[in-house]
Amino acid sequence: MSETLTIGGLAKQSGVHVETIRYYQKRGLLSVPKRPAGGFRRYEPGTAARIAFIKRAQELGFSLDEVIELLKLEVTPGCRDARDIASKKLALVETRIDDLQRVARTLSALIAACNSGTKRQCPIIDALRRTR
Amino acid sequence: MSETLTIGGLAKQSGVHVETIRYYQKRGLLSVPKRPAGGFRRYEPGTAARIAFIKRAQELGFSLDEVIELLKLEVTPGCRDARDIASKKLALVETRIDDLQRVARTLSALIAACNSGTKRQCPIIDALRRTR
DNA sequence: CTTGACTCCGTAGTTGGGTACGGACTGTAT
DNA sequence: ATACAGTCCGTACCCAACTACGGAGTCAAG
Repeated sequence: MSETLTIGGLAKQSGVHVETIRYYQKRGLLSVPKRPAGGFRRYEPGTAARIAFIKRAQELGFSLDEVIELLKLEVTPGCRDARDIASKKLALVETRIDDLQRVARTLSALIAACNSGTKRQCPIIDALRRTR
Repeated sequence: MSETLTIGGLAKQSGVHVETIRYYQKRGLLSVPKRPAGGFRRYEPGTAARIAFIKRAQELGFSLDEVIELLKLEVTPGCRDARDIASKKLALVETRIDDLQRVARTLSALIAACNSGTKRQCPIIDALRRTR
């Protein structure tokens, strides 16, 4: 077994599609390895770890542009910068949670109204129809 | 002042762009009014209420396709159908809230780790780097 | 009756994160 | 030496809900 991987091997190991790797290269999240005289590119095994880094950051809600910033911080450590990026993201996530909780409360109330009592008009339709 | 509105007047009254109204017509959320012999279309004042209905439903997380269903129920009442649509949406919203709460917890923990203690390595970068 | 604002209509572009396609090339196993 | 799988590359397409554009037609005021 070789030390380096083809793009297909890297994709398999990382659990992403070949096109995704090429896309990350275009976006600047992965560097494009040299290829030996017209042949196929060979990837260092460490590349898989970098892809895993990207995927974990995405799961935490970071966009690819933000992941680029975080990747920069990986080589040039800046705990404060990383914390600032994370704090901003946390604030956004919390706002989004609040929004969704309001929506959930409204939906619950409407569904409950639907289930109970004598409805001459559907409370859900009615609520949407009503001017606030 | 006239009883009917031009598309521009309707847009202004509804707080949406002219193009949005035309888009809703294409999507079937609004009917296209007849226009007098090559002239401009005239909208019934009630159209603004329908647009408001759409906007309120959107705020509750319904897609335009779902809004179309809800609009059908407005004319052919079906409380059970409306409740089912709302229940499905509520389940999705609650799942989304749970996901985001997990993300928020993780981000908070990382930020807290950043702020406290002696860090030889940034805990955020470190967490992203670590294979789970 | 001219000016300027508005409307009509189709088409194309936006956002983000990819996915799909297709022709040409290469690497490897038989 | 020849299949055949894999790679390269550019381009187009996907999703939703708009937004922008451009040329032609129309309406209303002065």
